[in-house]
Amino acid sequence: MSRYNAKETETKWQGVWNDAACFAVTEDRSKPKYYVLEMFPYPSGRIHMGHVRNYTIGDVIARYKRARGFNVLHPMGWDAFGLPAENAAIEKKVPPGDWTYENIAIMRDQLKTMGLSLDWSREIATCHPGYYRHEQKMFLDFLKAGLVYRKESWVNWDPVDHTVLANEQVIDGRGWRSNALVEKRKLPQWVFKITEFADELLDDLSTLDRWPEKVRVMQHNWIGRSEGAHVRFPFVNAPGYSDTAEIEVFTTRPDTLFGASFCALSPNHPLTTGLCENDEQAAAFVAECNRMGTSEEAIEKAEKLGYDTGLRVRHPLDPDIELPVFIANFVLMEYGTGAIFGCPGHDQRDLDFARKYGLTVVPVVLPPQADAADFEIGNEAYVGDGRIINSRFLNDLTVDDAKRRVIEELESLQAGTGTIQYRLRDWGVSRQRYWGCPIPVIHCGDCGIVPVPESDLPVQLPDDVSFDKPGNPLDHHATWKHTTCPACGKEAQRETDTFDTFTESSWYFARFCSPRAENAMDKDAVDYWLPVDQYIGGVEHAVLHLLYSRFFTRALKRCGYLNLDEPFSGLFTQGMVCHETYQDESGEWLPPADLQRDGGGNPITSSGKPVTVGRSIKMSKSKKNTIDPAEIIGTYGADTARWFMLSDSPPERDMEWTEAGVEGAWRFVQRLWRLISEDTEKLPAIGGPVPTAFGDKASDLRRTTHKTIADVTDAIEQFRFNRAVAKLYELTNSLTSARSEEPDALWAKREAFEVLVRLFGPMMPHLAEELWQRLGHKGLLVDEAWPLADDTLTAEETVTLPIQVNGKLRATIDIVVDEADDSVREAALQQPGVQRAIGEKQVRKLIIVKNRVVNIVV
RNA sequence: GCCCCCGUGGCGGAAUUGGUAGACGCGGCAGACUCAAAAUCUGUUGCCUUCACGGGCGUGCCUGUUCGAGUCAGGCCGGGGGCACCA
Repeated sequence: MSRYNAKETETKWQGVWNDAACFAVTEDRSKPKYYVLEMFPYPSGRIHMGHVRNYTIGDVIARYKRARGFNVLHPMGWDAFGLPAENAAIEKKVPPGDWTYENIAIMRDQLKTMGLSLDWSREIATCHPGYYRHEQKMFLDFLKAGLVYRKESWVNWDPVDHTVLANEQVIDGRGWRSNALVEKRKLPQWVFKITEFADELLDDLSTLDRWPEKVRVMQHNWIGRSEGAHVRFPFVNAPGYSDTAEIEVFTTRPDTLFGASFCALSPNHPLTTGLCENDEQAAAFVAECNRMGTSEEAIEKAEKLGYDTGLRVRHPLDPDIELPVFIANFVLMEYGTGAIFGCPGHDQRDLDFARKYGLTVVPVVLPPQADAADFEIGNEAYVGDGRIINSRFLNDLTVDDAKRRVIEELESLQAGTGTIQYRLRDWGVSRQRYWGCPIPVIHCGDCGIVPVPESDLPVQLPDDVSFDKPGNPLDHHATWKHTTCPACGKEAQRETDTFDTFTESSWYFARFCSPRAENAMDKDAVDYWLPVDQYIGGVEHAVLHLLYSRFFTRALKRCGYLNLDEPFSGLFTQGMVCHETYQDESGEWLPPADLQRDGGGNPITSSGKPVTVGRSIKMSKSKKNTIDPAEIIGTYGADTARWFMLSDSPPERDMEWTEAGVEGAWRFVQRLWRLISEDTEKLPAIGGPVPTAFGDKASDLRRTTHKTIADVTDAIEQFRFNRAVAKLYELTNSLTSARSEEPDALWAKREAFEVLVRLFGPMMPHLAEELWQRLGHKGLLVDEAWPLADDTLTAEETVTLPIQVNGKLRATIDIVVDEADDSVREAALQQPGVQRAIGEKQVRKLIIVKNRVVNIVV
């Protein structure tokens, strides 16, 4: 018996599928559609194990749904704009476009060795003008619809990448790519109005019942809806430097308004800025605030500091109450109105501030068990529920009632309004980079900002750029930005900023529906294919990409591109691929591929030095604990890699890649090959007569076969691939021990083999195709329907019943299914183990749960 | 600080959703085949105790609900993730 040659066989079947264009699809209205999409890769150069896991999971679903009779769209493309291409240009003097397309070519070949059921005819690369021209058109449409605006604003500036970052891209005060401390700069920005849909984006999360709860919670928190009120505090004496006669604050606790003892402005508030012009001390205080870091530790340790401006405001509900106005370092300009009122009794931070500056502390909410006569606030603010006190017309109300009542009052006095505040902010998309989609506007000295006429699209990136100077090459280019104004014809300049690369990935799933259409999307095609039925990718995109895509879909709907709200009806977030880490004596990280084993199986360096084994963490270049998928596929074949990916760990959890695990998967591939190909000649012919009767062994095998169909189907539907794998091992084990050569047994064996091959087909498609052919089939397995379990065969005739005494297992008995309680009771009590356990004691109660358990209480 | 998730053998993980805990795989041990090794096959493998039959313990810890708890409830401990001077 020859060994299974994975390499040869895999190449062969990949060729067959390709020649038959098996996975190319069109809108076939006679079948239900199913759109499976994995998050498309950035063309970094080579595929990594995370890709292998992602695309293996997606391919199992795609092939399974196809076998279930769905018209499956399963496309692939490239998220091709981005900074690494520019870095490569600087380091290797290669134009970013060339570098990107070369990487795409390599990675496309690598992906093809995985045997994925992809419709390659739909391949797209976002850096191609045929793709990004549509994005430019969308921008112009968004502009007309008021979903894009330009804003001079404080931005997060990444000093290493020389670009602006969105809030979502700043993690702990650092750039998400460069990890550099982010600085604040004031720049004009193009901004997508994501807050237009804040409510919808939040409310519709509840319709996404096939999304992980975790992701919905994360988006919920990110959008951060707070109900409260805007309240205006008029100045006692209007400050001379401003026309403004009041301070407007946002609060979620208007019920505590009578507990107010101060107001505080952000150091960046316009009133503060005005004040600083006449008050050196205030200016010094503000400068001090701006010097403070924005990192997590800095914020954590920072003392709550204030500067008393000497200004006074009147309480909105009682003009006789006057409150001091501070500038305070903890008030953020970006949230609410950039000003607050402080109620020390019921907010810890306000309390700390009041104690520090000797302000009054009036309790206005009485805890349920406390006595109004002697209730005082000590060192802890009371933030819980209770009855309102010391608050005139609000007294005795609950917190919630008081909120409603006080908002009514404020609104009738025109001193405030009930409002909803979001944490979510609009999405700034301008990036000072070359390798991105140009923003299609022109700056004219006379006409201001003029959109590029649609007939002039696309605004194409120039190829001849230089990276010799830091900053944006588009800005440095000799001719590119110089143009004429579309409105007046005078000399004008192009916008040199490009879009944030998250823009391309916000609509690529729609482009896949009609990738070569003249317009961005063909209506028939998007109506047929969208939404994506199953989207699969890493949880790291829970907020960024997935929120942007939800926004984009709504914006595109408003502009008439498509007709849906939610782009992804099902989402699955897979875990990371981890590996042990290795260090030599000097602490240098060592790649697993460079290690050898000593006599005891311990890893050593190639020169025989000892190696410290560290815990298993996500594969990363910096820790060098990566395994190259190309090498694994070259050695063991794609099926082995795919099988191991699915085997042990549930797909949503992090998994550990181990050599032993791969070996195990590889052994199973060989075992299946031997098991089935050794026996094919003995089996009855395809479509041969069904035996009139089956013996016990054949019946047992058939029951196992059909139960396996039911179990594996169920497991795949639920994304529990590790369980599907276990069930397939069990069927294989049963087949290994089925040695009878009686005609009925051989018939059952052919049935089992064919079921087995079809069930693992989505996971190991090449081996399955090969064995399908060896079993004598002329057609392709990929065109074969999914097997159906025969319920009449899976029903058990007998069941093993556990017998417990006081809840502890003492015996088991085999009974006929649905056996009468009386005979079960009798059999149970006769068991020696049961009698031993009962002993002299009295049987008080005997519980029989049909076909499940017997419990005897003594 | 707030919100969410997770704790099961040496390891990855199963457990029909309240009914025989440890399926399946990895690893280990023993054996067969072999001159030998690899490969393959067979058996065994939660812990403690016993020559054995058997018995005891066991799903992070403590309480509770129940005939019965890995599963439900309450409280701790530990790990991971998200958000965070957000008013």
